[in-house]
Amino acid sequence: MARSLEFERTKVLEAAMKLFWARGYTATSLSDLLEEMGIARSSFYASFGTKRKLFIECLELFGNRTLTIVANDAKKMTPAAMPRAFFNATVLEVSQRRANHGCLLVNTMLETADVDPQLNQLASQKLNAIESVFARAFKQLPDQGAFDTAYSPEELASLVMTINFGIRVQSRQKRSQRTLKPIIDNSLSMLGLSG
Amino acid sequence: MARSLEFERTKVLEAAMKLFWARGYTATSLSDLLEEMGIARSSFYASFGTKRKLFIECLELFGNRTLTIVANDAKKMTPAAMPRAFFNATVLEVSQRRANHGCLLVNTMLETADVDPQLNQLASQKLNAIESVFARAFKQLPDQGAFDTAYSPEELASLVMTINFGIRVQSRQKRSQRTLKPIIDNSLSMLGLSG
DNA sequence: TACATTCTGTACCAGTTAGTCCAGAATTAC
DNA sequence: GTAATTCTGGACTAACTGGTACAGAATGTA
Repeated sequence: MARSLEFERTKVLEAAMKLFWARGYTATSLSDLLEEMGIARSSFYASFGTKRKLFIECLELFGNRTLTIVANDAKKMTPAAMPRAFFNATVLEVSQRRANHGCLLVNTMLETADVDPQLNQLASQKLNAIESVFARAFKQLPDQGAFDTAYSPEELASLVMTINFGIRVQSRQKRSQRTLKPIIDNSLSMLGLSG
Repeated sequence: MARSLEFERTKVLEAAMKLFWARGYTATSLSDLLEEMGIARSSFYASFGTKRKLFIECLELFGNRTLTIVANDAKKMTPAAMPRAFFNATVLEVSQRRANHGCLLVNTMLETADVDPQLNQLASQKLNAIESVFARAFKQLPDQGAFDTAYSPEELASLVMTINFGIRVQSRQKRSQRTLKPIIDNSLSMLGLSG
């Protein structure tokens, strides 16, 4: 019949995600995207529709990916160990990618808050889903004794997310990993998770 | 001689600041600004130079204003009381302005991180100045006993800023004040400042 | 070979962007 | 009144925005 196999859609999508992650939605132009994705203008519109739809796909990809990581952590480790793994991921990202893009969901939430309610809500939902995984994990009583605090599982999850947001913001400042690490350690000890 | 008195520069500047605060730098167009500031295009360029220079002025205004507030707090209250006043300002803003724009400095830092190093650095510097005020206050020993933790003044200031960032991000989510308040209370108790 | 399909490249569109220019209205002082 | 100054408003530019259209090259199957 005919020619098969598109370009690898996921790879191209990932390239777009990285660019959005670094520069944000508005500041990323279509020309920038095409160059980074390595496809032609026509192919782009045939495969992804519009810039906005592409961005939504990127949000979904990023959100589902981190959600999966946290959910897997919940299976692998004790609830008390989860926040450390979560926070450390930030530092790992910074060192591995040699860049500090923070969290695409957080970045998007701030950028779109008073500009694009739909995108804002989408990012917000993904973050809430992650918070829920923490809350659910913290409900597993046997380990909750590890926290010497008096917070409910929901409150704890909320605190973990708040601190995570703070760390993500810190990571977008031009701060070295050496600056980031004590912040994480102290945050964990504040949560009663130092030992 | 001739006509005197420009439009009130500070008022016009403030209007611009509010718009940047809500929508960010890139997403705020010049036309939007002119409408909100209520001045003509020509007057704008005569008084402020470029959009970028205007934004820098707004950053300075916002930064110096909050720096003044924190510095005054340092004179008025005990070091242990400062974080609560700082965090509560967020909630007050949300209820007073009936809007949740977060913190212009934080918003700017995230937006410009991989796009405009100079603006990023400017916002970063202002935030560091605020952190320094906290660190200096926490060094005043007589009150430091109020914290039952073992952190140094600098570490404490860093933690306060991290939590502040987190709260600022939370405030840009469509969250009610009722959701925000327990987060602040629990954060303060984590810091050992509940009583 | 011939045919179907997927891609590329380019030209193009209308709308928006930040920024310039200038004539004239409005306001002041003398 | 006249002259000096500050503002307004609209016309304009060049560059860029996201998005469309289409001819033809590349790649497959039979």
